[in-house]
Amino acid sequence: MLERIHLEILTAIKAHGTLTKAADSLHLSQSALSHSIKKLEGQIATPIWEKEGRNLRLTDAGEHIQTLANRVLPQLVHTELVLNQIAKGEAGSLRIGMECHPCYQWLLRVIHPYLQKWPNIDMDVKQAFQFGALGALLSYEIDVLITPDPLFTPKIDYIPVFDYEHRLVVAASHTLAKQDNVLPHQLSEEVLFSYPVEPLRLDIFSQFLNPAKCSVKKHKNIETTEIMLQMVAAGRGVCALPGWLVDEYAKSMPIKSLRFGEKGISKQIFVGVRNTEQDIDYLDDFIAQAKKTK
Amino acid sequence: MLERIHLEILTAIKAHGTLTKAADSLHLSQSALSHSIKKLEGQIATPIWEKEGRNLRLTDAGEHIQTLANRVLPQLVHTELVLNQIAKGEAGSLRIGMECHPCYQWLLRVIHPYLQKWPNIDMDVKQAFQFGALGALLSYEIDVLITPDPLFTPKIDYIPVFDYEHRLVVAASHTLAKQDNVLPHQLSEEVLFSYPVEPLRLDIFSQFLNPAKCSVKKHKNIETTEIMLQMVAAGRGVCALPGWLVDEYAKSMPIKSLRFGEKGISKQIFVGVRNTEQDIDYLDDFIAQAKKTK
DNA sequence: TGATAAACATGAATTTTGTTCATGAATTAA
DNA sequence: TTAATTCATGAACAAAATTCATGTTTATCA
Repeated sequence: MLERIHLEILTAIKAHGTLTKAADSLHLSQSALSHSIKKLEGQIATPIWEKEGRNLRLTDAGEHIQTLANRVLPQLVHTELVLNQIAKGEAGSLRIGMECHPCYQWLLRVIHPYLQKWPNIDMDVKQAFQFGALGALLSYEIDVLITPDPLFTPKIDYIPVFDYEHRLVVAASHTLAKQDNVLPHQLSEEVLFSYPVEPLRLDIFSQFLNPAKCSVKKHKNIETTEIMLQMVAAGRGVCALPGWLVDEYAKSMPIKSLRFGEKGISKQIFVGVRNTEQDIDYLDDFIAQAKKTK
Repeated sequence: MLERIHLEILTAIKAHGTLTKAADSLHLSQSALSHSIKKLEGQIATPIWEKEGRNLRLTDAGEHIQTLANRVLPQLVHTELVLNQIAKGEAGSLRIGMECHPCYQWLLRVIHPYLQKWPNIDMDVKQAFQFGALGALLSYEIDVLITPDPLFTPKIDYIPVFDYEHRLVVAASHTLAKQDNVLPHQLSEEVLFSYPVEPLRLDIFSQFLNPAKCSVKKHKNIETTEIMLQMVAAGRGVCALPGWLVDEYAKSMPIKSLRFGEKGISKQIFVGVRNTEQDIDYLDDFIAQAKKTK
């Protein structure tokens, strides 16, 4: 079997010319290399080098192994380097799960400085999970979960990273636009746009319409924030989004946001991590960065 | 140090799920794999897997090694396969040196069936050598030398592969074209085209003009056979080439060839090989193929 | 819920492998 | 011819890998 040592030996011979010097460079005796290759020659039943005068010349087989070594050894060395970084906590991978559609913009602001700071951390953002977001975290499909509704379990810690108000968005020309807040029955003739999520998990239903036994005229799913807001701005309907996100878009679009009822709907975004994984530098720092980012 | 066995172990775990089954697949004990990875973990100072229930889950470091294994192990296996072929004489490389300009066409005819028959032999044809053709053969720059003038030495065997006549080529409209052969003094007013080789090594000088103390009006070098014959066909001069080669071109060009003097110049093409390298199947077969090809 | 099975870890004993040392043979250079 | 260089080889020794026996934890099932 071709082992790493064989690749090292042939590379050293190519680099230093003689077996003796190659042995020195590998901190082994000339005899060790000679025995080592002799054994391999026995296994593959073909010579690897031939003596020419008092030097060696690689055979075709030897050249093949040498070519392989050129390709393979650097990869082994590189992986050892990465492993070393992992050991020091300077490298690793962070797979982020998102269970909060509008948080994407916020996440981009978290990620940007983080990637600068941790150049060797691989990052992967996923949005759909085979067994639900919680399952994904527990089954190591992801390492971090970003969600507005944490499902507390003993194995997962949730850290709140920021508070915001969930607000209704209407066109600037809408009659509701003049109000400071909206009441449930005022939406009965409206078209509601939302991300494609079960209605039960939408706060506008669970915390606003359902308790008041009210409803909307029609409920339509739209995948992206941009298109949803285009529709709202065009007066085609209304939607519910985080206040800070609406503020952002309101700069360039004719839209307005108002409070749900008199008290409004207060929300928090949580970062969930497996509680066995505290003390991982780059993970802790991700959470710190998340708390810092508004 | 990352060794092949570590790559094999992680691959087997990925493939079979448990350490015990992985051990079976590698024909080793579960304990052996456990010890082996434990040692590596000590060296790289980071865990490779973690126990989850009674199974294992690779850490980030483990995943890295596994990814490396996916890339590297197939290469090792492939090289072992090639080495095995080399051992059986089914693979290797044949570097052919050419010291005979017009032989190129002939070589193509030899090579064609040969490549079919030996699909795993690498072939390389070289035409210029750092220390001369003989030196190239002795220094293992090439494995086979094709030449019309063998320089006999104890270390090299020359095998004649075919005989031919060296002939003068003239335009069909040339006054000499009516003759069967040409005499030295008849060339004194002619322009002679030849490949760029020292005149001493041109048979037309060494075997025809010089012995008769004759010469030509002008001697010009031309690199390729095609252009040389175009010039001759256009009546711009004459040249000397193997009879069989002229016959080939005469089918489509207004040229004619005639004998040098009454006896003509007889030539042989030789294949030279290092005499330590008999009994190499694919080399022997190359020579056999060369003898067969006219 | 307790018994059983499955899976991995660990320490000691053993076997295998790798390494060195001493030496020989071949080649080159002085 | 002599000395130096280089690789090969066998024997002794050292180190590493492997197994064996056993322990611990976790999952399964009656």
